Amino acid sequence: MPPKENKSEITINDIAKELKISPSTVSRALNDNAKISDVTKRKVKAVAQDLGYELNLVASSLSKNKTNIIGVIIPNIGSQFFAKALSGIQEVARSHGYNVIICQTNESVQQEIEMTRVMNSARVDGLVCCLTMETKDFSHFDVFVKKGIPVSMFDRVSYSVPGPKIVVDNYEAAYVATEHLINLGCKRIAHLAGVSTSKVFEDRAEGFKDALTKYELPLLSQYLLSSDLTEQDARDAIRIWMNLPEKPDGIVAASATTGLVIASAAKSLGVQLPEELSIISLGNERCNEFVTPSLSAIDMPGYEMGKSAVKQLIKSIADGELDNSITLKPIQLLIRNSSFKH
Amino acid sequence: MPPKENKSEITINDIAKELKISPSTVSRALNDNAKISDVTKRKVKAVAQDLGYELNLVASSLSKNKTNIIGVIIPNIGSQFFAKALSGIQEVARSHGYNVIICQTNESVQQEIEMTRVMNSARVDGLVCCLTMETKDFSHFDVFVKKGIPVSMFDRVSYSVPGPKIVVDNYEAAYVATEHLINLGCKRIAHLAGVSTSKVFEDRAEGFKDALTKYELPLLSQYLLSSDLTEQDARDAIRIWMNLPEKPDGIVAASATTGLVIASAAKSLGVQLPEELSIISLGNERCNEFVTPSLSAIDMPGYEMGKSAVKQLIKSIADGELDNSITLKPIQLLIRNSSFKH
DNA sequence: TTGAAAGCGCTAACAT
DNA sequence: ATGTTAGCGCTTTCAA
Repeated sequence: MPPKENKSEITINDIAKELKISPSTVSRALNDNAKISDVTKRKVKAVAQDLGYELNLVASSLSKNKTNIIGVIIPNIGSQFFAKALSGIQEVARSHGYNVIICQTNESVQQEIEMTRVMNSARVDGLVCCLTMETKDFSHFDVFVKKGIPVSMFDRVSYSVPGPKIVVDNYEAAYVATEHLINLGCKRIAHLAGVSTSKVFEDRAEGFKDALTKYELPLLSQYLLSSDLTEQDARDAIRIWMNLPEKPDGIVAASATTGLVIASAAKSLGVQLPEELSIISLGNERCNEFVTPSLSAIDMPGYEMGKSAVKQLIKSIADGELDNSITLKPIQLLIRNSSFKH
Repeated sequence: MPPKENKSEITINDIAKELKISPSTVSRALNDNAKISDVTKRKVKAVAQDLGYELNLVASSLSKNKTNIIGVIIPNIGSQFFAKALSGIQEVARSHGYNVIICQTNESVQQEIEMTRVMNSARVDGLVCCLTMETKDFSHFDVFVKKGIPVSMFDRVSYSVPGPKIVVDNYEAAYVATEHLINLGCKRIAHLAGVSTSKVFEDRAEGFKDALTKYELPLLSQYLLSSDLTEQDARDAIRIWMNLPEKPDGIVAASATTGLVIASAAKSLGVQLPEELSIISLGNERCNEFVTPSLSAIDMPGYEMGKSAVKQLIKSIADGELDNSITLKPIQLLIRNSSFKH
């Protein structure tokens, strides 16, 4: 047997022995319990420091039945929107003394279910979640609801699961984007929509359509394409549109990525941007500023949404009260060079 | 008092009672212990399922003195490189049954120290870490070393902390990039370097210089600028260079972001890319494909580095052996339109 | 203000 | 193959 493991983990018992007091006093002293004398506290803390004692959160969690861990389930970390959200979540959580366990679902419902199980096993104090695009059944959250563990959802949410919701108005986002193109003089506006099983993309499509109607522009079926929003889908869409006898003069892309790909592909096809075609994306990425022409977009505040989601969650945990509030985060129209006065 | 908290947390004792067997048998059955009869196992699992039992990882961790949690400390989640690394880390960890606790330092050493304390308190089984750009003292890792908790570092590493290292050859990256520009016919190549306190950027600067020397090009001091690599630094650099009587005809940017900003700023200044100026970045972002001209780059495999970092870590945890291996991940020269045959 | 003792839920010798 | 017992390190009544 290889000689490893030095059992030198310092516990409150070690401190207690050192000071010839009881472990409970040590525990109380370290937790700044009101009824422990200042002298004792000082002594205990001094020895703790000396010995290099560090609280064993596992034992503490078990004893208190509270882990101070927040579980985060998001589709994927790679997307800029989610990375920002995660960043916000992490910051707020930490500043409140919570640790963050993260899992990504890669848009797989199966994974999502598995992850809730893990989070349950880990006995997280609360859950921050952004659903996959295809989550239709929400029974995997029942466990938390039943146990009174708050679940905070952002962006892709389900109102049938209790808990705080942080969202943007996707209908408005699309409406505003479309209106912007209309005001610019676009007459034939196309939309590459996401799968309609997702409320987010459904809302966006609705906003798009309603804006056209409002401004009495025809809604031509060939201008409304629906897809999974992969890069290939975007390339296919622009090719289809540019082969039409009546080419669109404006495009509202349902996601940041598709907007980027559409713009890039259109340029390859020799389309003059923005003179012949205006483009705006629903969702902003840093990239949008760097491409030529720079891409107009509706900014969805990922960082802020993440922060709010945990804030509400932590409040729920602290209050022990059910919070079903819906927080609407403001979106922002970022006008850049890809949307042009015709 | 509001009536909350239904104490309905199912434990192995509940299962034991239900079946009139001992809790230890239940525990063993659930863990597929070899010496438990199949009948018992089946019964136990059935009841567990029925009752909606889910292992309490906290209790299990305390008892086993193993949390199955891997701590991750990275500078910031927002960067594409780290987001990818984190994604890889998370995937591999999960596939081995590990959970991941993440913390970001925002390049603050103080934060980094604080985070190691948190990770220690959480009793993580291992640590994956990418140092801040300014970490010069590494004593905050001593605690893990002493306890035999493996620490795996990637990208920005310290060889004075034991444990596996996953790195790229930054010297080579810069050398190859510079060589590429030289082969293209560039004669006056500039480099915007990062702070030399960071080994990564120091190596890159060295690679740049050595390539020039090797090809007998002069190393002019005004072509070698050093900075914190903020976007403003990049803008300043290009302005300075373009005001020189002898403007550079090639630029090696020390980071993906600075490359992007330099290219964009150069265009604004009316510089013809790549005819008058070739640009290549050390570090690739998705953006690079979308900008015009598309930006050549040396790709640093973030995803792969993250994956390897945990793989090695998990191996260390399992073997209980000190692993001081250094894994060099291959970089890749991505030639795009910003580097041009002069 | 402090101590004694029980317990959080699970695992792991050590019996049998 | 299964039960008994002790214990992981901490918190928290209850006593004193």
